[in-house]
Amino acid sequence: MIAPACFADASCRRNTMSRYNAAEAEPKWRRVWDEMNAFKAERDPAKPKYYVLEMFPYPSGRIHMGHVRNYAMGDVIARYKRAQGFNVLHPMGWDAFGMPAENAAMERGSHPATWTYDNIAAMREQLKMMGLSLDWSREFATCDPEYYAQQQAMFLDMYKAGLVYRKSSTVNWDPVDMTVLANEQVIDGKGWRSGAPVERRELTQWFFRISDMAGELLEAIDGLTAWPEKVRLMQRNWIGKSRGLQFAFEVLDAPAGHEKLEVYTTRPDTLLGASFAAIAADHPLAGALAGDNAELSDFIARCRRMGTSEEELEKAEKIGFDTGLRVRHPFDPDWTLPVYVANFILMDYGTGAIFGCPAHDQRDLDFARKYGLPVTDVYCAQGSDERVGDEAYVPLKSEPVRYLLPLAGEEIMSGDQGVDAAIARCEAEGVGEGVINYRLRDWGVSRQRYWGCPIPIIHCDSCGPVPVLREQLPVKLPEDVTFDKPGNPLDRHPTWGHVACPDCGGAARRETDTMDTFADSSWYYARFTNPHAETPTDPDDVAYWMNVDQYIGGVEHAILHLLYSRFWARAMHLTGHLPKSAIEPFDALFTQGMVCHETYRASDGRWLTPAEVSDKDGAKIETATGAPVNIGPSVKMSKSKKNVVDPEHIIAEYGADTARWFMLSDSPPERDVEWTAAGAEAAARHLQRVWRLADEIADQRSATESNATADDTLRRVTHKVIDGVTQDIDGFAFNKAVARLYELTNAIAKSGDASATARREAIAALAQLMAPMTPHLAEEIWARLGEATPLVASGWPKADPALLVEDLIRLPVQVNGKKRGEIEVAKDAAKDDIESAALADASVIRAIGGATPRKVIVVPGRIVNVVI
RNA sequence: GCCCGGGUGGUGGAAUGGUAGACACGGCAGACUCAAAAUCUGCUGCUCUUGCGAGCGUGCGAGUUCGAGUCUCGCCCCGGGCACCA
Repeated sequence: MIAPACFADASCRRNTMSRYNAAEAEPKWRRVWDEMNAFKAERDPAKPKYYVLEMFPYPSGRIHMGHVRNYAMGDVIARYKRAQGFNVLHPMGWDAFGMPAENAAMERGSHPATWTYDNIAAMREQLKMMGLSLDWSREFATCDPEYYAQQQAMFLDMYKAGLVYRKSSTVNWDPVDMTVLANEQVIDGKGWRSGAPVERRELTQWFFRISDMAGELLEAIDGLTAWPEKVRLMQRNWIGKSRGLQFAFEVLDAPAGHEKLEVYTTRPDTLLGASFAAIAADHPLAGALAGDNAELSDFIARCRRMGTSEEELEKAEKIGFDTGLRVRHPFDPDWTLPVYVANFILMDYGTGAIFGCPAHDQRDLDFARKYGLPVTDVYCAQGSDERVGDEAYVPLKSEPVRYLLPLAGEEIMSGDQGVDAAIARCEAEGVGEGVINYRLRDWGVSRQRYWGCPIPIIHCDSCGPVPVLREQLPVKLPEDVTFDKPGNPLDRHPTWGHVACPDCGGAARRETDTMDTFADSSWYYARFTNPHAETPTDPDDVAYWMNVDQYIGGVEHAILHLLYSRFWARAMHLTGHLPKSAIEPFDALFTQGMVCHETYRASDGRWLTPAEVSDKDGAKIETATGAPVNIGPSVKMSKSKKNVVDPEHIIAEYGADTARWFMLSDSPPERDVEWTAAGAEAAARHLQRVWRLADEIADQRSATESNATADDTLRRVTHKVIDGVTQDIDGFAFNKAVARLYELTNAIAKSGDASATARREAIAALAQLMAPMTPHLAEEIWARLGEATPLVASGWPKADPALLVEDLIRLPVQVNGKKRGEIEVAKDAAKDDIESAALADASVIRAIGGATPRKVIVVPGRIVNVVI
């Protein structure tokens, strides 16, 4: 038989080009890793450990591109550290309690547990398709009784340690559905289902004493040097330390028990500019006055018809109600101020009462103008006599100003100095005292919902709240519940709540509040170190594995989740569940950006998914109708705008490696990334190109015409890329690492005249360097090169320092800061030699145009600047 | 409203105060092909110029510096968080 001519003809080899089949190779390598138990983490004191953790997902039902990005990044770190010889812990679990399961139960009658565990099963399969180097043997869900049993045990330990207490606080109340609403369920002040205006209602709820740790949590931020600066700053601002004065106004003709009105101010230096006092609608004094004042109780009711979120309170129009009551100014017995109830005073902050100085606070000024109150300037800018008009004068506290009405201190001083002087005088005269205050409030953990961790307390009419006995934990959620009625199913369950008091044995009722899901996610990182221990943690395991060396997640968790975790770790230490060394559980933090996509709308305004849209003649059309499509801006992928791409489809079409590679390319990890179909295709094409090169080189026996220069060039690139990628991964610059890997690929493609040895070294290094990002393809290449041991068990390449240094370097030459030429000099050339070489360059001479250089700046290895 | 980020070619982005645009996408041209796809090679910030080259250019406006995308001040626009979404 005559072979087709094509086989003999080199140019025809392209027609028989080898293709990498991801659909075949990816499951194969995942089986190999599974059989090797490659990612199972075991304690081994002989090896350095590395704990890498990505924020665990909420089991919504399907993974989305944000998950792909988050877990691709974590997997790069995990595989990279493993290659470097670390004993890596890289676990996965589920943040499985929360409202969506109850919503699903209401909408389609599924039980929250069924819905949740079904979702987990589906998402686990999807995550497995990504080829992540996870230790699945440690998997758990926070809704597993085994997990929340330990959370209840810790709650009781913390209760005993005085870290938990009950107090009254406000919730959003839907008066029609008779249920508590989350902030996101309040839309324009109305309940999302009923449409009824929400009310603020007082409930007795459970709280963690996080505010007692405010100072400690603030100071410890200084030690979190491997956290993003912006997160540290956001946490500092959230804790909000302030120094101020707390003092009491004397109330004239006060209702009984309210002879003194305690106020807190951070600007006691403006006390002589006070024009009114204001109290929160929830202030006890307001309640006392409302008793015999229908108008005032109406006003208070109006204030309570606002949502509970700070945003809503701040944005609302500032209104007040003159109580008719007056308070005496502490520094002038003849001077009295009116007392208002105002909607912008928070009962939770300070004492729930303030004095207003309109000249130096815009909110107070607006309020004063509205109610015709006096505006008295306390200070003005140095060298200016301008008085406050419609804009309050609010300079930085560090800026020196001229005091017109100083309470104490110099005429010219900064606000900070003025505050210090004012506090000193007030303390000396017994008017009040300087106090440190924090914005941070105690953490309210009570939720009036079913799908959460039950709070293990029993309420007894004679004994009060009593902890559930240890041996009776966990307090399990009852399974026979219905969601056909609004409100908490635990409240109306016929039997679950009725128990005997552990103390007196009398009839008592279970607590029906469950815990905020932030509690569940505040300690899961510690549980991963031994997920089936019969205590919350095992001392040996936490000692070995904690802390998390690298934590990765969305910046949307920058404040609450991370702050609560820092608190809970401290609380676990105080109750004996974590060593002192683990009170800051996350040594390093990385916050990744979101995944965005263009938005598409049909002419009638319908949102269209990218899958419903196709290209025609350079424009986008709706595939089903052929009608043109309006392209909107690229925004975070969301169901409401339908701009979502299903990772499962991408993986089915191109393979997991392509999805991972694309996610890591181009965009810096901390910034948003835009998913484009073109980008995904390009990523797939590149991976094929790498495979073809590997396939070709694997068969290359010797160089066709090897030459030393070609080898040297290729080897220099190879080692420079090894060095660069290593640094880039260490610095979380995956996009830069990818760019370097493209450079190495390009260099290999152009290295046809290099020896087989040099090309093999290069392609092997490329496989090793790509392994953290595209693990399946890297294994396939590694095997194609004839390596017997899987790549997952081989190490990380090392750059040869000798190949990283260049003897000759090119230096740009500027004339008056503009680049005019370039010279080539020895790496260690003397400054004088560089200067004369620069001045001898033809284009530099032309640019100087005969003028005499006034100065020549030589920055060795960087630049030359000739100043004329 | 308050706190925190971000803004660089047609696009995603790169750049210890030192050559702005690495790398990629897209586009253009060429090779291979009957043709197309795939692949390979080259070019590609904008304006002027046949060319050599010149001017302009990192959201806007000032400033510091021999030199600013980078530092300082003042604006504009976009995004995240605001305590019961997770």
